Amino acid sequence: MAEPHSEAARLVGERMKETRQRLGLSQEDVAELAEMHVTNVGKIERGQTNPSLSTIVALAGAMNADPGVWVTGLTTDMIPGRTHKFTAADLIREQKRRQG
Amino acid sequence: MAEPHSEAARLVGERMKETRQRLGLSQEDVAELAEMHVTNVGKIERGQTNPSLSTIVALAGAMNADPGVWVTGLTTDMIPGRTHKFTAADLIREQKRRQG
DNA sequence: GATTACCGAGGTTCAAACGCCTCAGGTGCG
DNA sequence: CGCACCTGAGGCGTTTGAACCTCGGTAATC
Repeated sequence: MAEPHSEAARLVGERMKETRQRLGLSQEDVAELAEMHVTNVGKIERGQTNPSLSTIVALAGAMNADPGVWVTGLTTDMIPGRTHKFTAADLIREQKRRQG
Repeated sequence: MAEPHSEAARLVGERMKETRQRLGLSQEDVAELAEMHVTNVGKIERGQTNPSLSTIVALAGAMNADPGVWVTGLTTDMIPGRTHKFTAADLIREQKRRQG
């Protein structure tokens, strides 16, 4: 079945596939436009890999899209292997309490 | 000197550093919050590496930021090794002309 | 039936991200 | 002065993204 790498990767791939299909292009088309391999495009769309910044930007450029809209709203609970859930807000609140 | 990996990576790192400093946090702080190593945070801020989707999301979550704002506006000419510059718009235009 | 296009899936190989270490430089403070 | 803290920079081992290949399956078309 090939389970996805992470929920974040799955969501990004879903969004990529959506914009690609809206343009009426095949995976091979965007692969050539983005100068990358077809199989990698497929894996990214299925969320089976954890794409790098450059590949995200390359794919966005190939589809005349903004890479930002593909990654907005992604949160840490969508990526695996996270144990503690403190954020900057918690840390700053802690620092303020510490110094009175 | 350690030149940056790409203009895109440099820009993302710059934006990350900006939000981190605005929060008054150190690299070690966000490294612990994002559960990654300090040196990697530094390399990403300097644009010396090509971060993956999961690390971008992890850092954004640590700083209570949206990963989308860090990657908006990035274009393919900010990443190296790109030869042809056709996009989906060019390809679709070509297809329409081909079929009359 | 055969052919073609598109996509999913698995394997191998290579380069690079990441973790982990060290050391140097800068700042501030007792 | 020493002694912290923060950051940049380099090296090295491990992990993994991406390139590259193959094969299977589906749908459409002839």
